[in-house]
Amino acid sequence: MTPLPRREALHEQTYQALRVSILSGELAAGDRLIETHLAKQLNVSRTPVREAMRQLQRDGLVIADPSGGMRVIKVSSMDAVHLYNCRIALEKAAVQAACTQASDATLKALELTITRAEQTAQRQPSPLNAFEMLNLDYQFHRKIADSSGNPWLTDLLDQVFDKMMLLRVQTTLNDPKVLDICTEHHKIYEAIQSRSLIAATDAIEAHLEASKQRVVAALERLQGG
Amino acid sequence: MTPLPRREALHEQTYQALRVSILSGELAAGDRLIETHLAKQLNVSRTPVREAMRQLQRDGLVIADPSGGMRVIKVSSMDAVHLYNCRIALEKAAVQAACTQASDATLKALELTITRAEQTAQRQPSPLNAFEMLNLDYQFHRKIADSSGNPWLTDLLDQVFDKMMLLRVQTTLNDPKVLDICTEHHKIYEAIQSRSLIAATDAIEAHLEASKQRVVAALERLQGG
DNA sequence: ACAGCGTATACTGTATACACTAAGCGGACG
DNA sequence: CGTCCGCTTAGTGTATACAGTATACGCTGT
Repeated sequence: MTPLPRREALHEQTYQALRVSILSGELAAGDRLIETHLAKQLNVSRTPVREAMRQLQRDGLVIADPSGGMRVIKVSSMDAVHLYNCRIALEKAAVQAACTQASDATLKALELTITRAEQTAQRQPSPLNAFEMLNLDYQFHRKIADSSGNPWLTDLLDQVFDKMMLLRVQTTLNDPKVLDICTEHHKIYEAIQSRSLIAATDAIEAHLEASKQRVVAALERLQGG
Repeated sequence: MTPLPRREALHEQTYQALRVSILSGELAAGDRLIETHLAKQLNVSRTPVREAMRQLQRDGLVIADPSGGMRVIKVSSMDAVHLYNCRIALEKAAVQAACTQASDATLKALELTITRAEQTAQRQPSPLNAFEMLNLDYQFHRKIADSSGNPWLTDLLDQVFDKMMLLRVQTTLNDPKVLDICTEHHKIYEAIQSRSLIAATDAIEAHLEASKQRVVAALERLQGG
């Protein structure tokens, strides 16, 4: 008998709910989070809300303003650069590990996300498809991290991804060159498949640098406009 | 008038107290953390304790065991390898940034920690001096991270450092080759000072790889004995 | 009309009470 | 003598009450 999956604790559900609200942009950057209101909205008491907030705070998705209130963080284009630099450092390590560790199953899975992305790219541009692309992109990178077999690495990268998601929310419908991304992903995939550390490192660095440029450009355009 | 530093919130004090207890080994790996007891010991109610625990949990210093209790994490020698790999990835990025960003003041400060470490190394070996060396080592690496001017990078590294500290606690009195460390630090320092990206990257990688070997060896010796 | 104070209000911070669950213990029955 | 059941206990999860604090608003005096 598999032990019943006792319904998750309220504070955990609350944490998840707030997290997706923030990452999806429903709670926008700079918004104040008021325990009392959130508790009422989610129909729980303040206690689990507070616990969730502390976690979000540690995640860096939320910060305490001087007078004790909590607000969703804002990420500037300068932050974007810094975040990308962290991501580059970590993902280089990830692909290198992936080159030696990746199983055939992993490679298959990586290939699949690329194929699916290519298919999506063919389709009519739409918000839904844009979101799907974003998601496939994320999965591709996430799978590489996973295949490193280094849980701490995955964990650190996830934190960076969360903040990147916030960036994406700000530059919504940033409409990147989706085909470029597919090509770049393909290069990375092939390098991993052929177990070539150097090629893989170069490919991921090129991909992320290009991505950084795209995002920073989009952000500055936004700030200017 | 400087605004009064309103005494910190209890949940924050609690968090700090628990954190240092864990990092210092007073609360050992695998120990159960019982809210009621901690609350009594610290003379606060369970509420701030719970908030502190959630933060520690997100920090990865504490995990929920299947039956709802919280325990201090354990780090194995395999974890040590993974953690070092993360650290290497991040610190490479840090020194590279430091090479272009480090101010004269920073360089002076770096030099100072090395000098002080050398002095400490001369002194009679003792637990106190060993601790001092550990601390100086930490400060050296921390200052490099700081000088990158990338707050996210510093933040990620801090998380890794926390877990490394846990490792150190397990291998107490690991008595590393203190002079080796000083030499290695000096190489790193000089590379940064001469703004040589490649030399700096190589130096930090060599240093951390050597450190990884030392720690892993110490851990395996412990497990064997 | 406006500066400055006092008060009402809207939160956060902390303690505590209550409900629920799991794990240990003892006793009764096989 | 062993085993299984039920109780007791210890601890977590959640709600709520109460205290402290900052902010906004109106009031009063000039």
